[in-house]
Amino acid sequence: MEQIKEKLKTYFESALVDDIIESGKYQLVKEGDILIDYGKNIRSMPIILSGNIKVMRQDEDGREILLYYLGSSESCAMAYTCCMESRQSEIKAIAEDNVELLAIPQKKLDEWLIKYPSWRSYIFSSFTQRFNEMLKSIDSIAFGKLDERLVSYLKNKIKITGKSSIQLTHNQIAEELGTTRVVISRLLKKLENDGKLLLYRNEIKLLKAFTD
Amino acid sequence: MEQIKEKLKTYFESALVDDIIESGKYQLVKEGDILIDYGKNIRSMPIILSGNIKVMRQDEDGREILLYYLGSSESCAMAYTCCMESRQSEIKAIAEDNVELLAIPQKKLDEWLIKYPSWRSYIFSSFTQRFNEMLKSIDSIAFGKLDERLVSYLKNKIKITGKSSIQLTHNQIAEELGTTRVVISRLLKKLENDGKLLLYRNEIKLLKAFTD
DNA sequence: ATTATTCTGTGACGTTTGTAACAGACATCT
DNA sequence: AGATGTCTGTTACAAACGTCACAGAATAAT
Repeated sequence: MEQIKEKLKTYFESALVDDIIESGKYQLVKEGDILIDYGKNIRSMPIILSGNIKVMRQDEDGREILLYYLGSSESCAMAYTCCMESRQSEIKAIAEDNVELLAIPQKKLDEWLIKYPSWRSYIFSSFTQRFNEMLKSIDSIAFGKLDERLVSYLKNKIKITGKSSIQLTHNQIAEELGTTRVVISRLLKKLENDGKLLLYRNEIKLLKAFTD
Repeated sequence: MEQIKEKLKTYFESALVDDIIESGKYQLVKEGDILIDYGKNIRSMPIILSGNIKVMRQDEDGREILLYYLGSSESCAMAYTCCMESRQSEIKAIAEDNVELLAIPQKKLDEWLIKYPSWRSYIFSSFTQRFNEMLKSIDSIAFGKLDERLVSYLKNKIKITGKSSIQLTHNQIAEELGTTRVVISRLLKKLENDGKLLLYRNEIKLLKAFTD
Protein backbone atom coordinates (compact mmCIF):
# COMPACT_ATOMS: atom_id res chain seq x y z
CA MET A 1 0.00 0.00 0.00
CA GLU A 2 2.79 2.39 0.87
CA GLN A 3 4.53 1.45 -2.35
CA ILE A 4 1.45 2.34 -4.31
CA LYS A 5 1.24 5.64 -2.54
CA GLU A 6 4.84 6.43 -3.36
CA LYS A 7 4.30 5.59 -6.97
CA LEU A 8 1.22 7.78 -7.28
CA LYS A 9 2.99 10.67 -5.61
CA THR A 10 5.32 11.03 -8.56
CA TYR A 11 2.31 11.92 -10.70
CA PHE A 12 -0.30 13.45 -8.44
CA GLU A 13 -0.57 15.99 -5.67
CA SER A 14 -0.87 14.36 -2.26
CA ALA A 15 -4.52 15.25 -1.64
CA LEU A 16 -5.37 13.50 -4.89
CA VAL A 17 -3.24 10.51 -3.99
CA ASP A 18 -5.35 10.07 -0.87
CA ASP A 19 -8.50 10.37 -2.95
CA ILE A 20 -7.25 7.82 -5.44
CA ILE A 21 -6.35 5.37 -2.71
CA GLU A 22 -9.75 5.83 -1.16
CA SER A 23 -11.89 5.61 -4.29
CA GLY A 24 -9.80 3.40 -6.53
CA LYS A 25 -10.66 -0.26 -6.38
CA TYR A 26 -7.52 -2.36 -6.29
CA GLN A 27 -7.73 -5.21 -8.78
CA LEU A 28 -5.55 -8.07 -9.86
CA VAL A 29 -5.99 -9.16 -13.45
CA LYS A 30 -4.50 -12.40 -14.67
CA GLU A 31 -2.50 -12.77 -17.84
CA GLY A 32 -4.81 -13.21 -20.79
CA ASP A 33 -7.88 -11.84 -19.06
CA ILE A 34 -9.97 -9.40 -21.02
CA LEU A 35 -10.35 -6.04 -19.33
CA ILE A 36 -12.48 -4.38 -21.96
CA ASP A 37 -14.23 -5.91 -24.96
CA TYR A 38 -15.87 -4.50 -28.06
CA GLY A 39 -19.30 -3.05 -27.52
CA LYS A 40 -19.12 -3.35 -23.76
CA ASN A 41 -19.84 -0.43 -21.51
CA ILE A 42 -17.08 0.81 -19.31
CA ARG A 43 -17.87 2.00 -15.84
CA SER A 44 -14.42 2.69 -14.47
CA MET A 45 -11.07 3.89 -15.68
CA PRO A 46 -7.97 1.87 -14.85
CA ILE A 47 -4.66 3.23 -13.59
CA ILE A 48 -2.08 0.53 -14.10
CA LEU A 49 0.23 -0.13 -11.16
CA SER A 50 2.22 -2.99 -12.62
CA GLY A 51 2.16 -5.24 -15.65
CA ASN A 52 1.18 -4.47 -19.23
CA ILE A 53 -2.06 -4.25 -21.14
CA LYS A 54 -2.44 -4.89 -24.82
CA VAL A 55 -4.96 -2.78 -26.71
CA MET A 56 -6.43 -4.22 -29.89
CA ARG A 57 -8.76 -3.10 -32.63
CA GLN A 58 -11.07 -5.35 -34.63
CA ASP A 59 -12.65 -4.51 -37.97
CA GLU A 60 -16.09 -5.62 -39.16
CA ASP A 61 -14.73 -8.84 -40.62
CA GLY A 62 -13.30 -9.85 -37.28
CA ARG A 63 -9.67 -9.22 -38.14
CA GLU A 64 -7.70 -7.84 -35.24
CA ILE A 65 -4.69 -5.60 -35.06
CA LEU A 66 -2.49 -4.44 -32.22
CA LEU A 67 -2.82 -0.75 -31.40
CA TYR A 68 -0.47 -0.23 -28.46
CA TYR A 69 0.58 -1.38 -25.03
CA LEU A 70 -0.15 0.32 -21.74
CA GLY A 71 2.48 0.00 -19.04
CA SER A 72 2.95 0.95 -15.44
CA SER A 73 1.26 4.15 -14.26
CA GLU A 74 -0.36 4.58 -17.64
CA SER A 75 -4.02 4.70 -18.35
CA CYS A 76 -6.30 4.16 -21.29
CA ALA A 77 -7.53 7.39 -22.78
CA MET A 78 -10.27 5.57 -24.62
CA ALA A 79 -11.55 4.04 -21.44
CA TYR A 80 -11.75 7.55 -20.14
CA THR A 81 -13.85 8.98 -22.95
CA CYS A 82 -16.05 5.90 -23.05
CA CYS A 83 -16.53 6.21 -19.36
CA MET A 84 -17.28 9.91 -19.37
CA GLU A 85 -19.76 9.71 -22.18
CA SER A 86 -20.99 6.23 -21.31
CA ARG A 87 -20.23 5.01 -24.80
CA GLN A 88 -19.47 1.51 -25.84
CA SER A 89 -15.94 0.38 -26.33
CA GLU A 90 -14.41 0.41 -29.79
CA ILE A 91 -11.42 -1.52 -28.60
CA LYS A 92 -10.42 -4.60 -26.67
CA ALA A 93 -7.91 -4.66 -23.84
CA ILE A 94 -6.15 -7.82 -22.71
CA ALA A 95 -3.74 -8.33 -19.83
CA GLU A 96 -0.39 -9.12 -21.38
CA ASP A 97 0.89 -10.43 -18.05
CA ASN A 98 -0.43 -10.27 -14.51
CA VAL A 99 -1.64 -6.75 -13.95
CA GLU A 100 -2.30 -4.73 -10.82
CA LEU A 101 -4.54 -1.75 -11.28
CA LEU A 102 -6.70 0.78 -9.55
CA ALA A 103 -10.15 1.13 -11.05
CA ILE A 104 -11.40 4.68 -10.73
CA PRO A 105 -15.19 4.92 -10.68
CA GLN A 106 -16.85 7.08 -13.29
CA LYS A 107 -18.27 9.66 -10.91
CA LYS A 108 -14.84 10.61 -9.62
CA LEU A 109 -13.42 11.40 -13.04
CA ASP A 110 -15.34 14.59 -13.56
CA GLU A 111 -15.02 15.64 -9.95
CA TRP A 112 -11.23 15.35 -9.91
CA LEU A 113 -10.95 17.11 -13.22
CA ILE A 114 -12.36 20.21 -11.60
CA LYS A 115 -10.55 19.79 -8.33
CA TYR A 116 -7.02 18.71 -9.16
CA PRO A 117 -4.64 20.30 -11.69
CA SER A 118 -2.42 17.22 -11.59
CA TRP A 119 -5.37 15.04 -12.56
CA ARG A 120 -6.09 17.27 -15.53
CA SER A 121 -2.52 17.14 -16.72
CA TYR A 122 -2.40 13.37 -16.19
CA ILE A 123 -5.52 12.87 -18.27
CA PHE A 124 -4.44 15.16 -21.05
CA SER A 125 -0.94 13.81 -21.25
CA SER A 126 -2.52 10.38 -21.46
CA PHE A 127 -4.60 11.57 -24.41
CA THR A 128 -1.54 12.97 -26.10
CA GLN A 129 0.39 9.77 -25.62
CA ARG A 130 -2.39 7.68 -27.09
CA PHE A 131 -2.84 9.99 -30.03
CA ASN A 132 0.84 9.81 -30.78
CA GLU A 133 0.89 6.03 -30.49
CA MET A 134 -1.98 5.81 -32.93
CA LEU A 135 -0.26 8.18 -35.31
CA LYS A 136 2.82 6.01 -35.22
CA SER A 137 0.66 2.97 -35.86
CA ILE A 138 -0.87 4.66 -38.87
CA ASP A 139 2.56 5.63 -40.17
CA SER A 140 3.91 2.15 -39.97
CA ILE A 141 0.81 0.45 -41.33
CA ALA A 142 0.42 2.88 -44.18
CA PHE A 143 4.02 3.13 -45.29
CA GLY A 144 6.10 0.59 -43.43
CA LYS A 145 6.68 -2.76 -45.00
CA LEU A 146 5.77 -5.84 -43.06
CA ASP A 147 9.34 -6.87 -42.30
CA GLU A 148 10.00 -3.52 -40.65
CA ARG A 149 6.78 -3.77 -38.70
CA LEU A 150 7.71 -7.25 -37.53
CA VAL A 151 11.12 -6.09 -36.36
CA SER A 152 9.71 -3.18 -34.39
CA TYR A 153 7.02 -5.46 -32.98
CA LEU A 154 9.70 -7.83 -31.68
CA LYS A 155 11.82 -4.98 -30.35
CA ASN A 156 8.85 -3.55 -28.52
CA LYS A 157 8.08 -6.97 -27.10
CA ILE A 158 11.48 -7.43 -25.52
CA LYS A 159 11.33 -3.88 -24.24
CA ILE A 160 8.09 -4.65 -22.42
CA THR A 161 8.93 -8.09 -21.11
CA GLY A 162 12.59 -7.38 -20.39
CA LYS A 163 13.50 -10.79 -21.81
CA SER A 164 15.40 -11.41 -25.02
CA SER A 165 13.34 -14.51 -25.68
CA ILE A 166 9.77 -14.34 -26.90
CA GLN A 167 7.25 -17.09 -26.19
CA LEU A 168 4.83 -16.80 -29.06
CA THR A 169 3.73 -18.84 -32.04
CA HIS A 170 4.05 -17.40 -35.51
CA ASN A 171 0.30 -17.43 -35.70
CA GLN A 172 -0.10 -15.22 -32.66
CA ILE A 173 2.31 -12.69 -34.09
CA ALA A 174 0.52 -12.78 -37.42
CA GLU A 175 -2.80 -11.98 -35.77
CA GLU A 176 -1.40 -9.01 -33.91
CA LEU A 177 0.07 -7.58 -37.07
CA GLY A 178 -3.04 -8.27 -39.08
CA THR A 179 -1.57 -10.79 -41.49
CA THR A 180 -1.22 -14.55 -41.85
CA ARG A 181 1.02 -17.20 -40.37
CA VAL A 182 2.80 -18.15 -43.56
CA VAL A 183 3.94 -14.61 -44.15
CA ILE A 184 5.34 -14.27 -40.65
CA SER A 185 7.10 -17.64 -40.84
CA ARG A 186 8.71 -16.52 -44.06
CA LEU A 187 9.93 -13.21 -42.66
CA LEU A 188 11.15 -14.79 -39.42
CA LYS A 189 13.07 -17.40 -41.36
CA LYS A 190 14.72 -14.63 -43.32
CA LEU A 191 15.71 -12.87 -40.10
CA GLU A 192 17.12 -16.15 -38.80
CA ASN A 193 19.16 -16.63 -41.96
CA ASP A 194 20.47 -13.10 -41.51
CA GLY A 195 21.69 -14.09 -38.04
CA LYS A 196 19.31 -11.80 -36.22
CA LEU A 197 17.46 -14.43 -34.20
CA LEU A 198 16.95 -18.14 -33.55
CA LEU A 199 13.68 -19.97 -34.10
CA TYR A 200 12.28 -22.72 -31.92
CA ARG A 201 8.84 -24.06 -31.34
CA ASN A 202 6.85 -21.49 -29.37
CA GLU A 203 9.96 -19.45 -28.89
CA ILE A 204 12.03 -16.83 -30.64
CA LYS A 205 15.46 -15.95 -29.31
CA LEU A 206 16.69 -12.55 -30.33
CA LEU A 207 20.42 -12.21 -30.85
CA LYS A 208 22.64 -9.20 -30.28
CA ALA A 209 22.75 -8.51 -34.00
CA PHE A 210 19.01 -7.89 -33.80
CA THR A 211 19.27 -4.52 -32.15
CA ASP A 212 21.40 -3.04 -34.93
CA MET B 1 -22.55 37.68 -34.94
CA GLU B 2 -26.05 36.68 -33.88
CA GLN B 3 -25.80 33.66 -36.17
CA ILE B 4 -22.61 32.57 -34.50
CA LYS B 5 -24.23 32.95 -31.11
CA GLU B 6 -27.17 30.81 -32.17
CA LYS B 7 -24.87 28.14 -33.45
CA LEU B 8 -22.81 28.02 -30.29
CA LYS B 9 -25.93 27.84 -28.15
CA THR B 10 -26.71 24.40 -29.48
CA TYR B 11 -23.52 23.15 -27.87
CA PHE B 12 -22.76 25.38 -24.93
CA GLU B 13 -24.52 26.93 -21.97
CA SER B 14 -25.22 30.59 -22.52
CA ALA B 15 -22.69 31.94 -20.02
CA LEU B 16 -20.03 30.02 -21.91
CA VAL B 17 -21.29 31.26 -25.24
CA ASP B 18 -20.73 34.82 -24.04
CA ASP B 19 -17.26 33.88 -22.86
CA ILE B 20 -16.45 32.26 -26.19
CA ILE B 21 -17.63 35.27 -28.13
CA GLU B 22 -15.57 37.53 -25.91
CA SER B 23 -12.33 35.53 -25.86
CA GLY B 24 -12.46 33.76 -29.20
CA LYS B 25 -10.66 35.51 -32.00
CA TYR B 26 -12.73 35.39 -35.19
CA GLN B 27 -10.59 34.33 -38.12
CA LEU B 28 -11.09 33.79 -41.81
CA VAL B 29 -8.82 31.21 -43.36
CA LYS B 30 -8.57 30.87 -47.11
CA GLU B 31 -8.78 27.62 -48.99
CA GLY B 32 -5.41 25.91 -49.02
CA ASP B 33 -3.97 27.89 -46.12
CA ILE B 34 -2.10 25.91 -43.51
CA LEU B 35 -3.55 26.25 -40.04
CA ILE B 36 -1.10 23.99 -38.26
CA ASP B 37 2.14 22.50 -39.51
CA TYR B 38 4.45 19.77 -38.26
CA GLY B 39 6.67 20.77 -35.39
CA LYS B 40 4.98 24.10 -34.89
CA ASN B 41 3.73 25.21 -31.54
CA ILE B 42 0.04 25.82 -31.15
CA ARG B 43 -1.16 28.65 -29.00
CA SER B 44 -4.88 28.52 -29.58
CA MET B 45 -7.56 25.97 -30.25
CA PRO B 46 -9.93 26.47 -33.17
CA ILE B 47 -13.68 26.04 -33.12
CA ILE B 48 -14.82 25.78 -36.70
CA LEU B 49 -17.85 27.88 -37.61
CA SER B 50 -18.03 27.06 -41.31
CA GLY B 51 -15.97 25.26 -43.91
CA ASN B 52 -13.83 22.16 -43.60
CA ILE B 53 -10.33 21.43 -42.44
CA LYS B 54 -8.21 18.56 -43.64
CA VAL B 55 -5.90 16.92 -41.13
CA MET B 56 -2.83 15.12 -42.46
CA ARG B 57 -0.02 13.05 -41.07
CA GLN B 58 3.49 12.86 -42.50
CA ASP B 59 6.03 10.12 -41.82
CA GLU B 60 9.81 10.57 -41.57
CA ASP B 61 10.27 10.08 -45.31
CA GLY B 62 7.90 12.93 -46.07
CA ARG B 63 5.02 10.81 -47.28
CA GLU B 64 1.65 12.19 -46.27
CA ILE B 65 -1.65 10.57 -45.54
CA LEU B 66 -5.10 11.94 -44.85
CA LEU B 67 -6.32 11.39 -41.31
CA TYR B 68 -9.73 13.01 -41.20
CA TYR B 69 -11.77 16.11 -41.90
CA LEU B 70 -13.09 18.60 -39.40
CA GLY B 71 -16.37 20.26 -40.21
CA SER B 72 -18.63 22.91 -38.79
CA SER B 73 -18.70 23.27 -34.99
CA GLU B 74 -16.00 20.66 -34.66
CA SER B 75 -12.63 21.14 -33.15
CA CYS B 76 -9.27 19.47 -33.29
CA ALA B 77 -8.56 17.34 -30.27
CA MET B 78 -4.89 17.26 -31.09
CA ALA B 79 -4.69 21.03 -31.17
CA TYR B 80 -6.17 20.89 -27.73
CA THR B 81 -3.61 18.56 -26.19
CA CYS B 82 -0.76 20.32 -27.95
CA CYS B 83 -2.05 23.59 -26.68
CA MET B 84 -2.54 22.42 -23.11
CA GLU B 85 0.82 20.79 -22.83
CA SER B 86 2.57 23.23 -25.15
CA ARG B 87 3.81 20.41 -27.31
CA GLN B 88 4.71 20.57 -30.95
CA SER B 89 2.27 19.48 -33.56
CA GLU B 90 2.45 15.95 -34.95
CA ILE B 91 0.00 16.79 -37.67
CA LYS B 92 -0.74 19.32 -40.37
CA ALA B 93 -4.07 21.03 -40.88
CA ILE B 94 -5.08 22.66 -44.14
CA ALA B 95 -8.22 24.61 -45.00
CA GLU B 96 -10.16 22.50 -47.47
CA ASP B 97 -12.28 25.49 -48.44
CA ASN B 98 -12.73 28.94 -46.95
CA VAL B 99 -13.03 28.49 -43.22
CA GLU B 100 -14.45 30.70 -40.48
CA LEU B 101 -13.28 29.88 -37.02
CA LEU B 102 -12.95 31.13 -33.50
CA ALA B 103 -9.48 30.76 -32.02
CA ILE B 104 -9.67 30.10 -28.30
CA PRO B 105 -6.55 31.24 -26.47
CA GLN B 106 -4.69 28.68 -24.43
CA LYS B 107 -5.29 30.23 -21.05
CA LYS B 108 -9.05 29.92 -21.40
CA LEU B 109 -9.01 26.20 -22.07
CA ASP B 110 -8.15 25.15 -18.56
CA GLU B 111 -10.30 27.81 -17.00
CA TRP B 112 -13.44 26.77 -18.87
CA LEU B 113 -12.78 23.14 -18.18
CA ILE B 114 -13.24 23.83 -14.50
CA LYS B 115 -16.07 26.28 -14.93
CA TYR B 116 -18.37 24.85 -17.59
CA PRO B 117 -19.78 21.31 -17.78
CA SER B 118 -20.75 21.85 -21.42
CA TRP B 119 -17.17 22.73 -22.27
CA ARG B 120 -15.96 19.54 -20.66
CA SER B 121 -18.41 17.43 -22.57
CA TYR B 122 -17.59 19.25 -25.80
CA ILE B 123 -13.90 18.59 -25.34
CA PHE B 124 -14.32 14.97 -24.43
CA SER B 125 -16.77 14.21 -27.17
CA SER B 126 -14.30 15.82 -29.52
CA PHE B 127 -11.62 13.44 -28.25
CA THR B 128 -13.90 10.48 -28.70
CA GLN B 129 -14.76 11.49 -32.24
CA ARG B 130 -11.12 11.87 -33.19
CA PHE B 131 -10.17 8.56 -31.63
CA ASN B 132 -12.91 6.83 -33.53
CA GLU B 133 -11.92 8.48 -36.80
CA MET B 134 -8.37 7.34 -36.30
CA LEU B 135 -9.52 3.83 -35.49
CA LYS B 136 -11.50 3.78 -38.71
CA SER B 137 -8.44 5.01 -40.58
CA ILE B 138 -6.37 2.22 -39.10
CA ASP B 139 -9.02 -0.34 -40.01
CA SER B 140 -9.16 0.71 -43.60
CA ILE B 141 -5.43 1.12 -44.05
CA ALA B 142 -4.62 -2.17 -42.36
CA PHE B 143 -7.28 -4.32 -43.96
CA GLY B 144 -9.03 -2.39 -46.69
CA LYS B 145 -7.80 -2.68 -50.23
CA LEU B 146 -6.93 0.46 -52.09
CA ASP B 147 -10.00 0.39 -54.33
CA GLU B 148 -12.28 0.35 -51.30
CA ARG B 149 -10.33 3.15 -49.70
CA LEU B 150 -10.59 5.18 -52.87
CA VAL B 151 -14.33 4.67 -53.04
CA SER B 152 -14.88 5.75 -49.44
CA TYR B 153 -12.55 8.67 -49.98
CA LEU B 154 -14.67 9.86 -52.89
CA LYS B 155 -17.90 9.27 -51.01
CA ASN B 156 -16.61 11.26 -48.08
CA LYS B 157 -15.57 14.02 -50.44
CA ILE B 158 -19.02 14.49 -51.92
CA LYS B 159 -20.50 14.33 -48.45
CA ILE B 160 -18.32 17.22 -47.33
CA THR B 161 -18.58 19.38 -50.43
CA GLY B 162 -22.21 18.59 -51.18
CA LYS B 163 -21.36 18.32 -54.88
CA SER B 164 -21.38 15.16 -56.95
CA SER B 165 -18.42 16.41 -58.93
CA ILE B 166 -14.92 16.44 -57.55
CA GLN B 167 -12.28 18.91 -58.74
CA LEU B 168 -9.05 17.08 -58.08
CA THR B 169 -6.20 15.63 -60.06
CA HIS B 170 -5.36 11.97 -59.72
CA ASN B 171 -2.09 13.01 -58.22
CA GLN B 172 -3.75 14.94 -55.42
CA ILE B 173 -5.90 11.96 -54.56
CA ALA B 174 -2.89 9.67 -54.63
CA GLU B 175 -1.06 11.85 -52.14
CA GLU B 176 -3.93 11.90 -49.71
CA LEU B 177 -4.22 8.14 -49.79
CA GLY B 178 -0.49 7.63 -49.51
CA THR B 179 0.08 6.04 -52.92
CA THR B 180 1.04 7.05 -56.45
CA ARG B 181 -0.71 8.64 -59.38
CA VAL B 182 -0.55 5.65 -61.73
CA VAL B 183 -2.27 3.45 -59.21
CA ILE B 184 -5.12 5.90 -58.71
CA SER B 185 -5.53 6.45 -62.46
CA ARG B 186 -5.82 2.70 -62.87
CA LEU B 187 -8.44 2.29 -60.18
CA LEU B 188 -10.43 5.31 -61.35
CA LYS B 189 -10.43 4.00 -64.91
CA LYS B 190 -11.79 0.72 -63.63
CA LEU B 191 -14.55 2.54 -61.77
CA GLU B 192 -15.36 4.46 -64.96
CA ASN B 193 -15.56 1.23 -66.95
CA ASP B 194 -17.91 -0.13 -64.32
CA GLY B 195 -20.18 2.87 -64.92
CA LYS B 196 -19.65 4.33 -61.47
CA LEU B 197 -18.19 7.66 -62.55
CA LEU B 198 -16.95 9.80 -65.42
CA LEU B 199 -13.40 11.08 -65.76
CA TYR B 200 -12.38 14.46 -67.10
CA ARG B 201 -9.34 16.60 -66.70
CA ASN B 202 -9.24 17.94 -63.14
CA GLU B 203 -12.70 16.58 -62.57
CA ILE B 204 -14.45 13.40 -61.55
CA LYS B 205 -18.21 13.13 -61.93
CA LEU B 206 -19.80 10.55 -59.68
CA LEU B 207 -22.84 8.79 -61.10
CA LYS B 208 -25.86 7.43 -59.30
CA ALA B 209 -24.50 3.91 -59.57
CA PHE B 210 -21.62 5.04 -57.41
CA THR B 211 -23.55 5.12 -54.19
CA ASP B 212 -24.57 1.46 -54.45
C1' DA C 1 2.84 -46.70 -28.07
C1' DT C 2 -0.12 -44.88 -31.16
C1' DT C 3 -3.06 -41.33 -32.35
C1' DA C 4 -4.24 -36.71 -32.79
C1' DT C 5 -3.15 -31.93 -32.62
C1' DT C 6 -0.34 -27.98 -33.03
C1' DC C 7 3.52 -25.64 -34.88
C1' DT C 8 6.76 -24.74 -38.42
C1' DG C 9 8.92 -24.85 -43.12
C1' DT C 10 8.41 -24.57 -47.98
C1' DG C 11 7.01 -24.45 -52.88
C1' DA C 12 3.80 -22.76 -56.20
C1' DC C 13 0.78 -19.37 -57.67
C1' DG C 14 -2.38 -15.23 -57.93
C1' DT C 15 -3.50 -10.54 -56.62
C1' DT C 16 -2.40 -6.10 -55.32
C1' DT C 17 0.44 -2.40 -55.37
C1' DG C 18 4.64 0.17 -56.73
C1' DT C 19 7.83 1.78 -60.47
C1' DA C 20 9.51 3.21 -64.94
C1' DA C 21 8.75 4.80 -69.41
C1' DC C 22 6.27 7.01 -72.82
C1' DA C 23 2.48 9.17 -75.69
C1' DG C 24 -1.37 11.92 -76.40
C1' DA C 25 -4.67 15.40 -74.63
C1' DC C 26 -5.35 19.68 -72.71
C1' DA C 27 -4.12 24.23 -70.86
C1' DT C 28 -1.32 28.32 -70.47
C1' DC C 29 1.78 31.70 -71.92
C1' DT C 30 4.13 34.52 -75.24
C1' DA D 1 0.87 29.46 -83.85
C1' DG D 2 4.35 27.41 -81.20
C1' DA D 3 6.46 26.25 -76.90
C1' DT D 4 5.94 24.60 -72.42
C1' DG D 5 4.01 22.39 -68.64
C1' DT D 6 0.42 19.57 -66.54
C1' DC D 7 -2.77 15.82 -66.55
C1' DT D 8 -4.23 11.36 -68.01
C1' DG D 9 -3.97 6.68 -70.17
C1' DT D 10 -1.49 2.63 -70.92
C1' DT D 11 2.08 -1.01 -71.16
C1' DA D 12 5.43 -3.76 -69.10
C1' DC D 13 7.66 -5.36 -65.20
C1' DA D 14 9.03 -6.04 -60.21
C1' DA D 15 8.14 -6.42 -55.35
C1' DA D 16 5.24 -7.44 -51.53
C1' DC D 17 1.82 -9.94 -49.73
C1' DG D 18 -1.88 -13.36 -49.44
C1' DT D 19 -3.55 -18.12 -50.32
C1' DC D 20 -3.37 -23.06 -50.98
C1' DA D 21 -1.37 -27.27 -50.35
C1' DC D 22 1.38 -30.41 -48.13
C1' DA D 23 5.03 -32.50 -45.16
C1' DG D 24 7.80 -33.12 -41.19
C1' DA D 25 8.65 -32.11 -36.29
C1' DA D 26 7.22 -31.40 -31.64
C1' DT D 27 3.83 -31.94 -28.31
C1' DA D 28 -0.35 -33.58 -26.09
C1' DA D 29 -3.94 -36.96 -25.50
C1' DT D 30 -5.60 -41.64 -25.23
